[in-house]
Parts: sequence; structure tokens; C-alpha cells
Amino acid sequence: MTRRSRAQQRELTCQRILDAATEVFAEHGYAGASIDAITARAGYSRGAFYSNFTDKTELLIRLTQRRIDTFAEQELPDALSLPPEERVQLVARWLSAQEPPIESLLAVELARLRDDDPDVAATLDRVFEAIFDSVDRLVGIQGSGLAELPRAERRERVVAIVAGVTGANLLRQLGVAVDARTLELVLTGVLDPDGEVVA
Amino acid sequence: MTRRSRAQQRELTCQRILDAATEVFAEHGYAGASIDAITARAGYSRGAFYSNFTDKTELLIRLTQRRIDTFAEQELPDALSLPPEERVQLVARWLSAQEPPIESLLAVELARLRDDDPDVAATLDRVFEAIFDSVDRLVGIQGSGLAELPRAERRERVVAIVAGVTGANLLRQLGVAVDARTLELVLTGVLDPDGEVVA
Amino acid sequence: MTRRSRAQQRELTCQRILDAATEVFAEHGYAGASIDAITARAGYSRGAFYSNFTDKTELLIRLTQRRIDTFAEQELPDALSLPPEERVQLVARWLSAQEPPIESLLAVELARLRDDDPDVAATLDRVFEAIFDSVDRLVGIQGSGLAELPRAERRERVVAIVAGVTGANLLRQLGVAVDARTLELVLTGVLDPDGEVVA
Amino acid sequence: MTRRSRAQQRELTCQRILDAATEVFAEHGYAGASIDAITARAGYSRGAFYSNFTDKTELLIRLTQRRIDTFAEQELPDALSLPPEERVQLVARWLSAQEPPIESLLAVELARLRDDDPDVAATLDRVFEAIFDSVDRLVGIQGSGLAELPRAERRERVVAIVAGVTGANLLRQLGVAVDARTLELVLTGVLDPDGEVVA
DNA sequence: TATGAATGAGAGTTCATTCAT
DNA sequence: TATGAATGAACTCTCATTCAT
Repeated sequence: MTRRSRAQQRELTCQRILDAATEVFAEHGYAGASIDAITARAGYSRGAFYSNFTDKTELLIRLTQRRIDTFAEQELPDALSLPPEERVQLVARWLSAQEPPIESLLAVELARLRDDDPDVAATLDRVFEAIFDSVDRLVGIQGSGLAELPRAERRERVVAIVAGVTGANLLRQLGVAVDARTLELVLTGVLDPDGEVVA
Repeated sequence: MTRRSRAQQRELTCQRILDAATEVFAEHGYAGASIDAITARAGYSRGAFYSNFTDKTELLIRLTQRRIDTFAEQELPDALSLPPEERVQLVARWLSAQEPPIESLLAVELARLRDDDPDVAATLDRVFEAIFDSVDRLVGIQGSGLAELPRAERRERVVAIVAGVTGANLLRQLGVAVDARTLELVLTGVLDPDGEVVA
Repeated sequence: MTRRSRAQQRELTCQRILDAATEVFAEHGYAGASIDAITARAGYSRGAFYSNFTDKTELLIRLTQRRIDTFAEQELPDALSLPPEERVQLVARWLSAQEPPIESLLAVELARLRDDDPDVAATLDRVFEAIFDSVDRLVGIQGSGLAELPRAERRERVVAIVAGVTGANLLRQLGVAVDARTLELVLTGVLDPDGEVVA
Repeated sequence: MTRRSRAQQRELTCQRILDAATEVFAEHGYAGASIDAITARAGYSRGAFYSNFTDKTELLIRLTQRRIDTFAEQELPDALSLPPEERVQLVARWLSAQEPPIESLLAVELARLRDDDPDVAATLDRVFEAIFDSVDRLVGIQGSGLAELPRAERRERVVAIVAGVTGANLLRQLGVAVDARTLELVLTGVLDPDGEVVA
């Protein structure tokens, strides 16, 4: 009845739809997830969706933003407060605990929509910026030998880390068992400042 | 009378459609790739597709099989004939040269169709079996310290490698520059037998 | 606010689509009647059909049920309230007044779909049960000499009547002039309890 | 190799295709019977069809003509040579022995195509002419009281008979057991010259 | 805000037909 | 004559979206 409860109600509806969308995207992909399937799982009719989102693209954008924000606001500060040698563990553990692991999926779909939608382009840029920046901060602060590497080489390591995490994420989505230890193996290998690339 | 026999003609049509499908899948994904768009790019009408494939699922299966076979028949033998320390480079170079990098994409789509189609399940099993087996052979032969690792740990390394490669593949699809050197960085780190996992 | 409630509106749409389907089926048959042609004739778009029916098969089922119900609820009670000697006239007149005469057609199509669809099988059973039962009641009540015939023979007469009516129906559909009098001729001949079959 | 064997070969192919078409039409209807299904059942590829028929419509026409001719050439002469009181039995027995009973079906399909195709119109006219004429001859020759009836009334009886036979045919196609005796019951009733129509 | 009937573009698929072999 | 690859129109059905309620 109050103005506040209205806003809260709206927020609740949005969150439920985003939660449902997360599941349905994981199961059927973005294209295969119908608005009906999503709202039905959230316990609403399709009209509720269009009262809260302009279209399906916006759903993808807001879902992606929510996932980035969760990491940036909840995990990153914790990790940065730890000594460098413990950060990798914390992050690896958090990454391997995310269910369902749809980050890669969302990124692929955003990439496809990029050219048609400026909002998508902005979100996608923000996603990558946030990811590479986070990794760089996790990795590059004093204490780690990597901080002294030339910028280009350090960037190379960051990309390698993101590749490893992204791939692990995807493998998990495909049903391959990837636990935190395996993720650490990827990260640790890349993070070894003395690691000599064969070539 | 004809330059090409009927069987050859048929084979040519199939290959052209598979080539076109590779491109259109990379651009729009499996669900977003219409049969029309694929056959038009291949220079045929819609019906040509149904003369050569039973349905869209079969297209996905055959495309995936072709990509696995290409690696198994063309690259793997070459790599195995090299000394261990050069194999990683060869494979990394080959992987980063594949255009478009749709392996991850295909795997995700196959995984979605798995439950509905026994052929898909078989193909998917074959994909993973081939990949993990190839990596294990590339990595495990004598000369590399990894050959002496316990089976479970070696498996962990293999998964980590596949994760790295898969992720790099996906990043490339997303427009991130990932060259052979970055890939080697991922692989080399994981392959270091003395690499100590932090945890 | 509205003149009609939602449920009423929905019912109206269904009835209009069923009416249109009746006509288009009569003209082009079940297979030849496209959803587009039906909904266009009803004054709706294609999608309206799928808001109200799950698929084309359901349309056939519901149309058939409507025609049976119309007879069972409107004509049969009237006929049974008449003395036996007037029933045949009433029924014959009603049968020859039905436009378009698609009962036979619907039955043939249902028979084709029977094996693939349990709903169809149930409807078809219900159709025949209703028809043979109605005819038996029309014919068999006291006053008619047929009531005393052995069960098997009476069944034979019922089948013969249905055959005559069905055939007349079909001939009308084919453009042959079949009026109520001709129908009565078929029925009366079969209904003569003293009629001796030649063999 | 000889000219004669060629013609014979062609004839054989046609007959086999017509036989196969009879079965497939009975199972799936005209629209539901694909050229592929028909030629496959006949043991040919679809090309054989187009070497012997101009299109699907011609198949329907020729099939119908074959069935009429079979009756006119094989059964009618036999029946006419019998005394009137035995003719009904012979015809009823022959009618109830035809498998599959698709005459009604063919007539319905021809009627649908009538407006678009002069050949179809001619065939359909010929079908009805042949049927009504045959029945009239079977029934009307001296000895039967019907011969003396006014022309209009006699025509009415003929239509009633055809309706009965057509309906019986259709019921058989729908799986209802209709034997020769039931058919005779229909025919005999209508043929009773003293039968008084109720109205 | 939420509902759900209706819209209509677009998808996968079938199939009569053509034509080079 | 018979084959079968290829064509393309037409069909059933899905689904993002609109809008009156």
C-alpha cells in the first residue's frame, strides 16, 4: 500500500525473474529460453516481464550486470584484503562455487548482440573491463613478482588467467568435474613469475 | 560425361554446407543460424540441405565430427612425432590458427541436445574422449616429468589444459586477442611437473 | 467495463474458428485446410488459433465433438419424444439439413490419426458409440417390430442405417442431390421388420 | 529389348505404382500420400513416377478409372446375366470383398479437384454416370417391379442404393464390420417396389 | 503491476516437381 | 526408362511483443 512496499514489490519481482532467467538460460541458452518459460518458473505470467523489462535483450544485460556486481561488491574486496598468496585460493573457490556457471554463456550472447545494440556494447565493454581489471588487481599488487613484469607481458598473463577461468567455467557447464584445486593449478602455473614460455 | 560423379557432387555439396554452417554458427550461434542463412551462404536453396541432412541436429553432429577428425588425422600425428618440448608449441599454434574458433560453442550446443538425442550423446562422448585422450598422449609420453605423476593428478592437469584451451578459444570468439604465445603460457604453466599448487 | 468477459470472448473466438474450420474442411479436406485459411476466414490471425487450440489435431477433435453434442443435445431428445413412426422423418429431415455435411469426412480423418493419438482414439470411439447408440434408441423402442429382433440382427439393421445415412451424407458432399425423402427411403426399407434379406 | 517388352515393362511399372498408390491412399489419404511413399512401396524411385504420370492428379484419375473399369468389365456382365433376384447378392458380395474400400475416398478427392482440372471433372462425371447407370441396369430390367416406377422415383431408389453402398464402403474403411449380408439388407429394403415411404 | 488473448514474423520441415545423368 | 540431387512453395508451430483489461 505504501510507496515503499510498491518499490520493494517491483524489486522482488525483478529479482525472481532474474533468478528464473539464470536457470533457464543455463538449461536452454539465451535463444532457447522463452519469456514464457522464464516467467512461469518465476511464478508470474508473461505480462509481469514486460512490466519490468523492456525486452529480452535488457534481461540479458541486467542479468550480466548483476553477476559482475556480485563479484565486484562481495568477493573482490575480501580477496584484496588477504595476502597475495591466499587470494588465488579464495577466488578459485568462489569461482568454482558459482551455480550455474553461465558467465561464459552470457558473454557469448552479449557479443552476438553487440553490433545491434549500444547498451549491449557498453555492457560488454564493462564486463571485460571489470574482469581484466579485477584480475590485474588481484595479481599485480606488490609482493607478487608479476608486478615488476613489463605491461605487455603482464597483460598476457591476465588474459591467460581469464582464459583458464572461462574455460573451466564452460567445462563445468558441460558436465566435466572441475574443482577448485584444478582451477588453482591453472592459475598458479600462469602466475609463476619465473615461468618460461617454451617458445 | 560429368566431370564429377554423383557421389562426388553430393560430397561437395555437403562440405560446402558444412563450411557455410561453420561461419553462420560462429556469427549467430546454433539457434540463431537458420537453415536458409546457411544454405544461401553455401550457394544452395533450402531444399539442398534436406537432401543431404536429416535435420539441423545432424548438421551439428557432423560438423563437430569433422572438426575432431581434422585434429585427430592432421595435427595429432605430426605433434606426436615431435620431441615433447616442441609439441606444446605446435598444438598451441594450430589451435590459435583455427578460424572460426567454434569448438566451445559446438560443445555447449551438443550438451543441450544431449538428453533428447542418443546420436548427440554419442557424439558428445566421443568429443570429450578424443580431446582428453589426445591431450593425455601429447603430454604423457616419456621425457616429460608428467608421465610419472599419479593418474589422478595427471588427469587434473589434463582438465586444466583443456580448460585453458577452451577458454582461450572462447575469448577469441569474443574478440579478445589471444595468440599462440598466450596459449603456450597457459599450457606451460600447467605442464610444469614441479608446479606446486598453492593449496 | 467490457461487454463480454474474457472467458466469453475466448469462447466466442473458439466458436468462430470452429465455424470457419467447418467450412474450410468441407471445401479442402482436413489436410488441405491450412490454419491460415481457417483463421483468416474467421477474421483472426494465425496466432489466435494457437492461443485457443494446441494443434490442428485438437481442432479436428473439438469440431467432431461439437457436432456429436449438437445432435445428442438438440435433436435426439426431440426425436425420442415422438411416436416411432414419426422419428424417422424428423431425423431424416435434420440429417439432410446439416450444412456442410462433413461428418463422414471428419470420421475418416479421425480414423487416420487414431493410431498416433490417444485423444483421437477416444473421440472416435465416442463418435461411433454415440451414433450406434442413438440409432438403436431411435429404432428400438417399443412399438417398432424391430425391438423384438435378436440382438445380432438388430445390430445389423443399425449398421445398415448408419451406412445409408453416411453414404447419403457423402453423396451430398459430392454434389449429388439427396433430399430427406431419399434418406427416408433408405431408412424405411431397412426398418421394415418383415423385410426378408434375399440370401 | 524388343519394342513389345518395352511397352510391357512400362505397363508393369504403371500397374505396380497404381497398386502401391491404392494402399497408401487407403492408409494416409490422397493429400497424405507422398509420391516418395508410393514409389518406394512399389519398389521404384520417385523418378519412375514422373516417367509414367504427368503429376499426382493424373495418378488419382487413372486409379479411379481402373477401379470403375474393373467393375464395368468384370462384374457387371456377370451380374446382368443372372436373374434379377440373384443380382443383388452377387453385387453385394463383390462390393464387400473389395480391399481396400477406397472408392468413396477417391470420389471425395476428385470432387475437390474438380474445379481446377477439366480432366478431373470429366472423370468424376464418368464415375457417377457409370455408377448410376450400372445400378439402374442392375435394378431396372424387366422382372423387377421397379421397372414400372416413374423415372423420378426410380432415380430416387438408385440414389438411395448408391448411398447405402457408399456408406457401407466408408464404414468398412473406418473399421466397422460390414459384411455382404448387411449390404444386402440395405439394397433389398430399397428395392422393395411396394415399400412405402413414411412421409 | 500483472494478466493473457491476439498478432505476425520467422523457424524447421515436407513434398510435388524438375532436370542432369 | 529410371535415378536422385536440387528447387522452392507451402505448411505447422513458436515466440517476442502489444494491448485491452
